[in-house]
Amino acid sequence: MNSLGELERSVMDLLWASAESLSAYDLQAALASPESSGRELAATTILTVLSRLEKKSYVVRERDVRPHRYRAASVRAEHMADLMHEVLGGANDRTAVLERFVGQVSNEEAETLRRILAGR
Amino acid sequence: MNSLGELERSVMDLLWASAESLSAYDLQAALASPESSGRELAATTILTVLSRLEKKSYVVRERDVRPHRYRAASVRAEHMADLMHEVLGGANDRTAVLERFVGQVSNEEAETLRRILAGR
DNA sequence: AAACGAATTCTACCCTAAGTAGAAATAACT
DNA sequence: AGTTATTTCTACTTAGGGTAGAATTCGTTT
Repeated sequence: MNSLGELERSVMDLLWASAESLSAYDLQAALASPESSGRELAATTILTVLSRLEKKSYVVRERDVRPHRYRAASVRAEHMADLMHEVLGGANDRTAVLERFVGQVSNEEAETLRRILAGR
Repeated sequence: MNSLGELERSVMDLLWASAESLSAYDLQAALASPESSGRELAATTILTVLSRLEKKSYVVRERDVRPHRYRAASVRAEHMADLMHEVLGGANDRTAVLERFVGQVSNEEAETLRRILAGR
């Protein structure tokens, strides 16, 4: 369902965090930094992953520049909300799920939810 | 993350829907019905799947009866709420995610949420 | 226009999870 | 003890994802 591997997720995280589009080489460098995986991957590896992500419509590719540049097809928050709805969608007892969901939420977060619900 | 295959999910759906625990043979029969997969699986296949689900702590096995009986380790709604929290947990911008999430919800569901939030 | 180098695509290998089920082992009952 | 039902072990298969080399394409330079 989630359908993103380890490396795919790392790449998406970088793309989601970046305002501009990134090239495979940008990503390669970023992934090589000690914070991320630490190890240096082959450029073709990144390219392969990006192709797969493109096929899954997670990223959009700019083909008109010559290192192609990539950006996330949707904002991270959007993606995560979608995932949550996907989970919820698979339930026949949606209310029950929502009850449990809300039941496990912190007080501050409950407040946040109320606030959000107030203005819509 | 979700980590349930097609068949695993079918089995869980049956277990979640059932008040009593079920044997592998019960499940085999249920899965063979036209509503479910329609096709008749080998009993050992079901057993294998159940073992894997047990290892993943999705099901609890009653070993004291002789066709062993199995039941879901948690209620479906609970499980789904957990999944939703799992998704949400992977976000640093939780509020943003919640905003999107609530934004995509139907009016009736928004009302449900308000009601739930009111009583807690 | 040919050649060079950089970038992209193709192909391929490995590994793990899950679907599937037979063979082997075990337990229960007569 | 022998037979049958049940469970466990083992194993094959497929698909997704990590990984990268080989082949191809494209833009640029002379």
